[in-house]
Amino acid sequence: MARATIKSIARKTGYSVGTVSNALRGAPSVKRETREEIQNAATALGYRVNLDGLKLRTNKSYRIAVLVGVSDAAAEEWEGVEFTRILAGISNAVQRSRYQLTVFSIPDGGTALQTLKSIVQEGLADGVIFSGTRVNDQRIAYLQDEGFPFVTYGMSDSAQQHPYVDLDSQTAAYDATSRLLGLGHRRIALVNPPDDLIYAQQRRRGYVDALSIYGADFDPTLILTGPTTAETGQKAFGALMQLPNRPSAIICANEAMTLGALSAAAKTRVRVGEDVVVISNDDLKLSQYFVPPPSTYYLPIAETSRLLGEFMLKTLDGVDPSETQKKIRATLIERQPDTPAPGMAQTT
Amino acid sequence: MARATIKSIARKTGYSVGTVSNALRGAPSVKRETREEIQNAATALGYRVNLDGLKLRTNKSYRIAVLVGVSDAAAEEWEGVEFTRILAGISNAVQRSRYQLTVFSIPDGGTALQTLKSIVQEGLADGVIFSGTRVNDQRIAYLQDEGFPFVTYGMSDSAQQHPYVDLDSQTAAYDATSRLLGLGHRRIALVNPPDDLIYAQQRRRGYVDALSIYGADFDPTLILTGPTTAETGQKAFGALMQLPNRPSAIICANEAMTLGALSAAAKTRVRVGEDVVVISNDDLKLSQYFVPPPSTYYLPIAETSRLLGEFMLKTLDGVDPSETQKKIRATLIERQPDTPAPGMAQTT
DNA sequence: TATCACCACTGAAACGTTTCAAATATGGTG
DNA sequence: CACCATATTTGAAACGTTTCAGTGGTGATA
Repeated sequence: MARATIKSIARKTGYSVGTVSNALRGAPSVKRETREEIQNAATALGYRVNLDGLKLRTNKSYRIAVLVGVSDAAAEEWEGVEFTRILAGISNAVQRSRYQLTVFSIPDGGTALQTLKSIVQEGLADGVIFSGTRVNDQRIAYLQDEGFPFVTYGMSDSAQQHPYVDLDSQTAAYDATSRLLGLGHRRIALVNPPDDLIYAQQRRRGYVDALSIYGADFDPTLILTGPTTAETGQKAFGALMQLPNRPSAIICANEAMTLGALSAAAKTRVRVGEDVVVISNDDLKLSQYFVPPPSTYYLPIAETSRLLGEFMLKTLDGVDPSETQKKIRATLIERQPDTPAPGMAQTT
Repeated sequence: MARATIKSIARKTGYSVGTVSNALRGAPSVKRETREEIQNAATALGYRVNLDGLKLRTNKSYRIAVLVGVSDAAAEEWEGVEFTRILAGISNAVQRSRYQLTVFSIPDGGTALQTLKSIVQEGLADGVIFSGTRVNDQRIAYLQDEGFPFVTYGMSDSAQQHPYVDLDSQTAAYDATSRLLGLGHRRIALVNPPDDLIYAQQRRRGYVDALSIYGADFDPTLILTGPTTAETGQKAFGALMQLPNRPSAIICANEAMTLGALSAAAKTRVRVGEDVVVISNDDLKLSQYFVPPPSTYYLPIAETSRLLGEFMLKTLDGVDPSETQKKIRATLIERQPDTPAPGMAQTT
């Protein structure tokens, strides 16, 4: 059974293709009764618009591109668990629209910029969603130049407004740091993503702000950076324990880093929760299974990713960027008392 | 600058659109010099075929669908880390072809079958890739009925051949079990995915085979099943430790389950590696950071996922299913001695 | 030189949609 | 009843591609 087309509906109802097309899209120029008659016929025949014809005619692709990078070099991009959930969230948000989600992987060694250029120039998609916003981000600059719709996961330092969804990393880092300071810690380490990522900057700022409010010393050697992977967490923990003046607490940026830190701890004589406290941001409900389970700040990833999809649709509808920006606040999940060992708090 | 089309190339070179089209596809009916002339002109103008026109004409979608399920109900589907890497692998394999990768998420509560039906009926894709093959899988039956191209991650029990890539789970389970038996364990637990998944069956078979070869008793209470999540691992560990006659070793199906089991252990007095040994299959290089790091069987996910994409392309080219089937062998990564505690091995 | 086979190319139709100028129907007014 | 304004519908073109029947040209054969 061939699929119903505008033409077959026209034949069936006796109207012309033009009228059918207009009726189907609810144009007011078509008389109400006619419109209803045609629409009934359409549903009876199980009509679904043929995207290819539509695209060809309108020069739109009805496709939303999602960038995914998984090469080692792009390890600071969305990873594993996070990416899957984000993708699912976007997909759910987009489900009812005409748009489809197409995944573009950034080839090993290639830069996202090349991929973006081909998407824009070849009309592979009508809009693009990506993550890992950087300081002075070329990708954002390019898309803004081209006037190509996009939504980022992570805000940017761009002068020009654009749609984004972001975890409020600055506040999250501020909260995490002040909590530890409030519990009595004075030497707190920050295991951070690479500095060129916007959210690394935000975390750093939140951390420094909290320290200064509590009048605690800022020691740059307590900030370590690297890709947001377990390996980074592992190495960072090792490095911190080599310090002549060890920190009593470590704040990791995400669960992977935390896992690495805990792993490193287990291989030494350092007892987590006693000699040193490890806490994490960006909880995705996985770190509750870590040994020992760290206190974390929960990232509501379902909401976040749904918004990503919704903002994309709104942007494609021409909605103003001021209505498609959202910072999401992380909430504390306490799994440990996280108080410092007696005698450690005073150490400066 | 408008994009180059067949028409603009025709105008430029003086040939007709038909000839240009044929030349571009390298048809032998076009004289070699003409063909080269046209192809040169095309590259000079930066011509890229317009997929929409192509699709409309050929009634192909040049799209490959990848199913992703992330609802709680579909937790046994590809999850987190694994899915992202698979997706990237497929994407890399498909990169050079005309095909694009489109992700379809299975709506919460909905069945994959509905999604598949709409893909097939509405021509949303030319082929589909999915995972989590089940006993008597409706999805496979449907696609075979329709003659719609597909590749599964995981083999099936279908009478009719079809393309797949699979980890050889039976051998992996067999290997894991015999290794433990060889080390002296006699009561070995299997934490397994839900029974309706094909690979759960395979694992069970490999496990039972190993037991019988070593003449060890098979005790059905030592097989626990559930979604391949940390939660399942956690609960399973708890349940096993309640048993009057505890196992001395536990084989988990994947890293998530292993994480859960280790987490449960840490909350009790049971010492992993001494009182009980925990090992895992389907290592993705994450479990090396677990506490303590378990011995595992490594799953070469990059190769696996690349094959998924390649097999899809071959299938679309009409290659016979016998050439697009592959079982991948897992290799042991030893991180622990995994010998049973003295006195435990004899227990029956 | 007429015939034939073959080669290289042309031209038009078709895929399903939207859009828009033109045609026709409807209803009201004088 | 003739006319006009408005409401509704029509018909054809256009988007970029492939496909296929057909055209014209070349060289070999009879």
